[in-house]
Amino acid sequence: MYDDLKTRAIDLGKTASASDIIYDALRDEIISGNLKAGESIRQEYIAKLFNVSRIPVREALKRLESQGLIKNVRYKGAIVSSLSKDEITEIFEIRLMLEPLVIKHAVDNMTQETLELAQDYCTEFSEETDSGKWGMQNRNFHETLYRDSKRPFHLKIIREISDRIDSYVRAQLVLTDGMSLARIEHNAILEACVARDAKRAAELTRSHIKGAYTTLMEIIDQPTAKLD
Amino acid sequence: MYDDLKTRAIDLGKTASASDIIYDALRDEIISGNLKAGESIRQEYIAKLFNVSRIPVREALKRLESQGLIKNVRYKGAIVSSLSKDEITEIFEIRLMLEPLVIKHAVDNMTQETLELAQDYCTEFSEETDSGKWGMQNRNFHETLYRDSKRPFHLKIIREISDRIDSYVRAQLVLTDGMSLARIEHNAILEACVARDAKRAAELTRSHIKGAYTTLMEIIDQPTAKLD
DNA sequence: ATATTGCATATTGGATCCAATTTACAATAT
DNA sequence: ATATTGTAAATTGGATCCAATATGCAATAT
Repeated sequence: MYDDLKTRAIDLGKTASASDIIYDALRDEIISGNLKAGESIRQEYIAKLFNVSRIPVREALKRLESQGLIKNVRYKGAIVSSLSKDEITEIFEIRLMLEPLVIKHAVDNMTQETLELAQDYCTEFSEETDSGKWGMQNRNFHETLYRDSKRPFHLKIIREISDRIDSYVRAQLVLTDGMSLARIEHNAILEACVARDAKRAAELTRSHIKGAYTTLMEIIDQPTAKLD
Repeated sequence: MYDDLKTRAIDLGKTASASDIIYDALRDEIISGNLKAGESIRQEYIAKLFNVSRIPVREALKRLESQGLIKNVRYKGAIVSSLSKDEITEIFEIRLMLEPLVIKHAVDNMTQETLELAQDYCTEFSEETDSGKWGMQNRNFHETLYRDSKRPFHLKIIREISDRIDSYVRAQLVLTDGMSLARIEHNAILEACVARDAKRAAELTRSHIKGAYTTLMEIIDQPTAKLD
């Protein structure tokens, strides 16, 4: 526990404020599943890790709370949030509305640079064998494809609700397969983008998300699921 | 400036933390337009108003920043955010997707109590003559209609982006008419809810939002607009 | 053995204090 | 009169310290 944090806690360069750096680090820990739902984050502990006082830690926690990733509880610390089945469904409902639309707009403005970056992330994802790293590479890939959409509010929403899903999935489940399907789908989406076929990219994104939802629900529903 | 804040700064009951109370108060000031885009909120000033140290003020500001309502700038204070025309369009794009859907679900679960509350807000809105209070009553009305939707993520998103719009509209514009139309539309939406006609409520909500967007854009586009 | 009580400890929310640096403004030079 | 420079004030980010209270555990009573 906290292993990744310990390695990250070294830098603290002056480019960003301490609370921003701590926010990023804690967010990564949560959405990567290293900090699981129900776990308690102690201010003092994080402060010591980063060699700072509790003040910037608290500000980072306030931000995470405002995003819904944790809930600050007095005397108990910051408790990592979980999700109910209904909430998962609701989030996918929103993603299905927003993401196909966003990629459609993005394709219309997509630069060569973005395409190349997406290709890199796509390849990385395909070649990765460590399942613990799939989540982040998946995020990198999709966020890259979306970034030229010129829809900052859409992107903020997508980022925040995807964080919640990732936190849930990475913490509760051990994804062992389904990745080969994701690879195929990613390649198809990327191809549609390269071909500037916005409508097709949107449609593929829709079915990609739908598939992810279906798979997730099947795993959760199984009594013998790989749940914690 | 800050007048409402001064009157609010009295209580500080122990039910909520100071930072939560200050968050609510500052949010109200911003979305009511009392604090306008570009204005600077000084930590020390707010702290003195509420008779607290700057610590809870800073936590409230962090939360507002995470919501996008302000931007904390060192040595300059918290600067109230503005919106570009594109951003306004984007926000209405999202509202048009989410709000009709939400009211549709809400109607299916709407309690008698909610209907009565909505009726009260609707009446209040209709009878209000102080244009400065229209914004809040409008929000109360719509949020009440949405609250039985069992879609907490939708509601959070709607609340946050509506805050941005309200902040912009209330700060930049003086709405003098168009309210009579809003009254009629509100009544129609409420009637559809009472009649449990979810589809109609959704459709009316859609055109209500569309109308608001069109009106807003017309005002902004006018060279002689009531812009600041 | 189990339940209860009391105290030490842990933990967070907030207050006060310090450091860094920008901003404002007056004094000075041109 | 205008531009430049230097210094004091303002302002935020962060550190340290204090208050309140919940929690954990040991001692005690039943």
